[in-house]
Amino acid sequence: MSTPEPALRARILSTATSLFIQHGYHGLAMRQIAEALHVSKPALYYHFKDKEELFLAILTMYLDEMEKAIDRIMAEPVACREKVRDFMEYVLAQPPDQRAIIHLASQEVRQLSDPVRKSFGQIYQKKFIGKIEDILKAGMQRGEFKPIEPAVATWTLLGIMYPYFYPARAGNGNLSEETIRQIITVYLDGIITSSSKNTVE
Amino acid sequence: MSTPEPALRARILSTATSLFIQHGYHGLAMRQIAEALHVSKPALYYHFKDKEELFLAILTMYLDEMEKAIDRIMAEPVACREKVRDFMEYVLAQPPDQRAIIHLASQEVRQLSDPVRKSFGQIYQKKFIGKIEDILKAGMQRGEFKPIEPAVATWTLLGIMYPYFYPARAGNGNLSEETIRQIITVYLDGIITSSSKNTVE
DNA sequence: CCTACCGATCGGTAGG
DNA sequence: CCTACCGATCGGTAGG
Repeated sequence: MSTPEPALRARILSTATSLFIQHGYHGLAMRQIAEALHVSKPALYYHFKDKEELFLAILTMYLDEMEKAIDRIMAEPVACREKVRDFMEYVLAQPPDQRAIIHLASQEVRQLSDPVRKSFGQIYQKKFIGKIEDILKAGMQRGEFKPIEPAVATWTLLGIMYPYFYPARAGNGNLSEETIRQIITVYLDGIITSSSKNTVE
Repeated sequence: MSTPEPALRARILSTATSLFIQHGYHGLAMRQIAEALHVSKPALYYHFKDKEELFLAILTMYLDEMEKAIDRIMAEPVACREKVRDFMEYVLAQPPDQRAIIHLASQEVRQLSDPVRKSFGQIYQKKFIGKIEDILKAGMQRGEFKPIEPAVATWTLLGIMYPYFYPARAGNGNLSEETIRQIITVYLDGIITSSSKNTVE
C-alpha cells in the first residue's frame, strides 16, 4: 500500500493552478486541492513543503515559459513595434488559464511572506517586466515609439492586457483574432481616429 | 461609561479601507481592524452586520462618488475625446488610497458570497463600466474613436490605468501631471510615433 | 429597560 | 502518501 505516484506532483500543480485562479491565495484551502484530486492533505505536503511553496512553484514554472517566449521574440530581426505586437499576440492568444496565471502572480504576491515575496519580485522583474521595458526603450531610441517614461510605457502595455488576464469574466474565454488585433491597435495607435486627430490642438 | 460614538462608523470605514487595500479581503481579520482603532471587535459588529457588509459599504460609498464624477463629466459640452481625458485625469489624480479602491472592487469581489457578488456586479456595471462604455460608443458614432468592439475600448481604457490602482508599487504614490499626461496619450494616440506610422504597412 | 459597548468565548477551520 | 490529529486563529456572538 501507499504506492508513490510520481505523476501526482504534476497533477497537483495543474489542479492547484485552476483552483488558485478561481479562489485566490487565501480563498483556497489545501483541503480543497486534496479533495479535488481525491488524495489526502498530507499527500500534498509530501510534494510541497507548504502552501507558499506550491503557489510559488506554479508562478515560477509559468515565468520560465514566459521568459523563453520573450527571449525568442527579442531575438527576432524585426522592428520593435513588431516585437511588441508579437509579444501581445503571444500572451493574448494563450488559453484563459495560462493568461490568468499572470493575474495571479501580480495580485496574490502580497499574501506571501516577506522574504519569498522579495525574491520572487526580483525574478519577476528580471525575467518579465525588465525585458518588456528593454524592448520599449530600444523602440524609443530608434524613434519608433514616443519618448515617454519607460516605466509608463511598460505598465500601460501590461495594463491594457490586464482585463483579459481575469478568470471568467464575460468574453474572457479564448480571444478571437479580431479582438486581439483591436487590443494591440489601441496600444500601438490609440483609440482616436487619424482623421479626428487633425481637427484639434 | 459606554458612551456611544457616532463617528466610529466613519472611522471604521476609513481604517478598514486602508487595511483591506493592504491585505486583501481574506488577508485581513476583523480583529486587525478592531486593534487598529483601539476598539473591541463587537464594536465593529454593532455598526456592520458582518465582514461582507463592511467590505461592501466601502465599495458602495466609493462607487457612488465615482458615479457622480462620471455623470458630471458626461454632461460636459465637449468632444468625447475630452470626456475620456477628463475621466482618466480624474481617476489618476486621486490619492493612491482612492485609486486602490477600484483595484479592491474588481479583485476581491470573488471572495463575496454569491448573491452579494451578483448584486454588486450589477451596480458596478450600471454606475461605472456601463457609463464609460456609453462615452466610448458615442465617440465612435461621432467618428472620434476607431470603430472597435465597445467592450474592448472600455476594458483597454480601464486596463491602461490598472497598474496605477495598485497599493504601494514603486512610483504609485501621487502621480505627476507628466505621468498622467503620458498615460492618457497612450490610450488616445498610442505609443507609436506619427512619423513611424507612415513607414510601414 | 434603552443605548452603545466590553471581556470572554462560541463553533469551525486554517495550515501543518 | 494514509488516518488521525495539533496549536492558532478565523468570523461571529453569548451574557451583562
